Amino acid sequence: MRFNIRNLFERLLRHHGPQSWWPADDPFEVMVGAVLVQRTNWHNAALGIAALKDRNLLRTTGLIEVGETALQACIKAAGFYRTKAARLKTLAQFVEGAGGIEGLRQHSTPALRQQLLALNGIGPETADVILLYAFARPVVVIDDYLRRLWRRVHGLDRTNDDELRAAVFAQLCKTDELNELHALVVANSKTVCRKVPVCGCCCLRETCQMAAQARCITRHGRKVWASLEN
DNA sequence: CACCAGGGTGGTT
DNA sequence: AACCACCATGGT
Repeated sequence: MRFNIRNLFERLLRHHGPQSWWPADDPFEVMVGAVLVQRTNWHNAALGIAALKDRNLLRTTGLIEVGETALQACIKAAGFYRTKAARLKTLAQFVEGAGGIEGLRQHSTPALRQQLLALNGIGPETADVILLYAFARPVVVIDDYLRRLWRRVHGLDRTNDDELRAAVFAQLCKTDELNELHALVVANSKTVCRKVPVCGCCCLRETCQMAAQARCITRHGRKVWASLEN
């Protein structure tokens, strides 16, 4: 049976259960969290969120008015604190200037995505996370885990991000499904699956025990995972 | 101790 | 277009 993203989604959901993402009280908090969690585990990002809340800085004007150094100290636990402090200020300025969350909500998904990508520190993944979890738009979030998963079940192929996005969206296009999918892919990346029978598509880590079920081969001088079909 | 964690940017080949 | 160094903390 050919690999099927919906089938994978159902397996992941059955194994890990609903993830209830995004852990935030409001859309702006999602945006801030999306920046703080860049190349950082959620625990440390959450320390930054909590510190911002303690100082009542988790709002646009708060982030705009606070001193750069004070902001850096506040989010230090999240790592990359100098970079992220600047990014949060950029983000807060943008949201404030756009009429707040309600103002942003008026834009179409492509228009909003374009504006987010124009900001320093917001790349494709962060923009899509914001669109999906802060604005509930049906967007496919593509991260390294999903790319790795795709490679594992398909072997080496030329699928780029746009093609991967289209392939996923063809089978999962509801906001609730895409919300759950990304959360499950991330949750799965942290778990070396030992319980699920050979599913061939539940595990992402190269160290996963289940990886033994896939054939590791070499193509074009690179180690890749052969297709698992059959 | 090394390695990882829910990326993005700017510069170089 | 593909690589690279860099940003930097806290947990295992």
